[in-house]
Amino acid sequence: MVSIKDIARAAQVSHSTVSRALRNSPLVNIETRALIHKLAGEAGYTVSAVGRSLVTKRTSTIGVVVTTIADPFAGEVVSGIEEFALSHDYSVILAACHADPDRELRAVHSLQERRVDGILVMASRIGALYLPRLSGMKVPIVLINSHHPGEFVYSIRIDNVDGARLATKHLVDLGHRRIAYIGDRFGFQSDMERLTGYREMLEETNPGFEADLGFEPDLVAYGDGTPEGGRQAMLQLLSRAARPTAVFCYNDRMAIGAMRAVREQGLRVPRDVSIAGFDDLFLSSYTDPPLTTVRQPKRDMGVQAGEILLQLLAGEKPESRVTSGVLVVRESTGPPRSAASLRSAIRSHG
Amino acid sequence: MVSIKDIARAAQVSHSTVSRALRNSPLVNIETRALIHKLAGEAGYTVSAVGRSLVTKRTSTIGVVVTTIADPFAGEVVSGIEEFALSHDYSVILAACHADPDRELRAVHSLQERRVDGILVMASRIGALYLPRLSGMKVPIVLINSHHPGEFVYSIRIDNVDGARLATKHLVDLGHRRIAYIGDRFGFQSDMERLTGYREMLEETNPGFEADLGFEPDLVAYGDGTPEGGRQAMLQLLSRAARPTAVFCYNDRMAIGAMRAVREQGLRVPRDVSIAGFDDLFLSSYTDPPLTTVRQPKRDMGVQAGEILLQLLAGEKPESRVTSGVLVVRESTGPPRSAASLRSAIRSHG
DNA sequence: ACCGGTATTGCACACGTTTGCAATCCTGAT
DNA sequence: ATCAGGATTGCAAACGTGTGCAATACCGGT
Repeated sequence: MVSIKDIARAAQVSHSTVSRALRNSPLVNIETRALIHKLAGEAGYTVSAVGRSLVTKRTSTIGVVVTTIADPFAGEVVSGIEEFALSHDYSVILAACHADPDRELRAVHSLQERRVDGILVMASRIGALYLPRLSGMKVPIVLINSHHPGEFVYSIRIDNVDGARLATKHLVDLGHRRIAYIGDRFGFQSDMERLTGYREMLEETNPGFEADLGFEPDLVAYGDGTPEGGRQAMLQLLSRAARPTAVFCYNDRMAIGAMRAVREQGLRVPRDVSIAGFDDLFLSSYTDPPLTTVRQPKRDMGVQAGEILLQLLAGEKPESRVTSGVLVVRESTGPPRSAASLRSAIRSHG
Repeated sequence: MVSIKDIARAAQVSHSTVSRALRNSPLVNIETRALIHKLAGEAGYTVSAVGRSLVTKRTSTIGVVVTTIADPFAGEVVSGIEEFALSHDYSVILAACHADPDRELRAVHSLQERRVDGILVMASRIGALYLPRLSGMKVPIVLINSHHPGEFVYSIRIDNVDGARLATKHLVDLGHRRIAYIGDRFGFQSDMERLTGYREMLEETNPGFEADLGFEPDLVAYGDGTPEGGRQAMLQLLSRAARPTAVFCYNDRMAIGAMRAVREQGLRVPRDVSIAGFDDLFLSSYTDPPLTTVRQPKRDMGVQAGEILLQLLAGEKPESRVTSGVLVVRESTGPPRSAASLRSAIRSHG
């Protein structure tokens, strides 16, 4: 592998001069600089980041911790991170922890050894095991929609309460009285917040707890975040005495499973049950019917996380940021049928 | 940042001994080794990969070039890569090229500077610009389902011809006579191969080119790989005089768009038109109806790509590998209606 | 001729680690 | 007592790069 010294020999100068020339330092004569660039080009020389890092004590590298990159949500956020990184001459080192304590430890340890300049964490669950290791590292850490905002100072997250209110209000405005929530049973902070927004909106709309509107524990079911989990939760809701006419789901994946459950019961979306999700995944606009959901600015959140990290690296004290979701109304939500027609529809199917 | 020398000072030994002790070399006394481990633990020492890389000339790092990590297919493959990497003490550096020549160049250049030990490329289109740069690098490169197998020796890919035959045969066996293909207009090698498999199967089934079965250029349409592209292509096919009763799509994303187009025309899947895809994305089993498709072993392909790379790094000469897709029959395909009933269905809608 | 100043270059060290080689110490056998 | 040999340790070089400082050369002004 050709190094700076080989170029120096070829150009009959010291390696210091080569180093300076390649970084376009004004300290070096314009002609020698040109010569060195020419020789370096011919020799196919590329500066070694490892040599450089050793002296500069910076690797221009950021670690991204993610539960799994196969999650389409994570993919889009990381895509934003990567875009930001590339445009600022940083590289992204991926570390998937798979919610597995052993892998978490190994992944973070590896980032530590590689001396990343900073870390972005998007794992919804930050394991108790590697949390101390993370905070023990001397590098800045920015959390993205994560669970432990208290432990770490800097984060970017979506306003879950507001987003949930948006979705719930939409369902209320359509005329629904019995609106259910399918949450994530792992009890992430984000789930708590979305539940809060859902609950707030219901209670505000109906301060006196009139019949058929207001928060009812019976109208909350839990899945595991996957379509199958959403399906199971929806089946539960449908089997209860007073079924909901609309459901707000913690995320799009469960909403998709919920739609399937509705179909399996011979009912139709949104005619019999309206369904709204959260996230707006790439494929959510291609479900049948297309899914009403709260869009998270995923790429942008990745970019903003990068910006916060950069400020941190520059020694500034950035504010944590909160972005807002926007309600995307598609065709999975609509006005409720009257109770009578719903009953007859069920009878004709059963 | 605490270095090996700090530990050496604390342990009253030379830094060489510390280095050896930490790597559990038998050359160092068992007690001093224990002492050093203890001190290192207390000091929160982690070896610096950059210092090490400088002398070992290996970074234990592999670069992954991908069009965009937001693509769910890429996400799953990268997930497999990451898993493999972690279990072999490698780290993954992500480089997204976004099919943009400028970014391609910058991304690959960055991998070069970082001295990755090897590169995995999964961009369906390898830009002419950075191709030479790639091959100019002295590191082993493994292609995943990529376009230029000729340029690079090592690759892992799916047997597209076979997979397409599987899907097409399934449709033929169901009784379809007019089977269309929606391809990718960018003309990737994989598209050519899937078209070939589709065509082969049709011609084998009907060597004499009888009416309504066999390859017909009229039954091929092209999209851009996205759902919207698939939708457009499907609309084209539906507007032709003799419509297909079944469609095999280049990928699941276009198949999803095609299903939407069918619905938009007031037709039903699979009653009026059967649709099959390719890839088996995570969400493909949750479309309505669930999509029949050819599953690619995505994670496994990532793992296998890693294995090939590792063999290369060990100086071996691995074989390129070809994996097989498996047909996953779901509910988007079924026997065709008779031509008569199809016509009446269309009349009643139009 | 001398001086101050600027432009250009090289020297030498530093960064953190690995490793070949030499040095030292100790043990047991002769 | 001597020696062979093993166990343990340190020395020193090397990896590729950046940079403070000194050195040199040159220029213009007096």
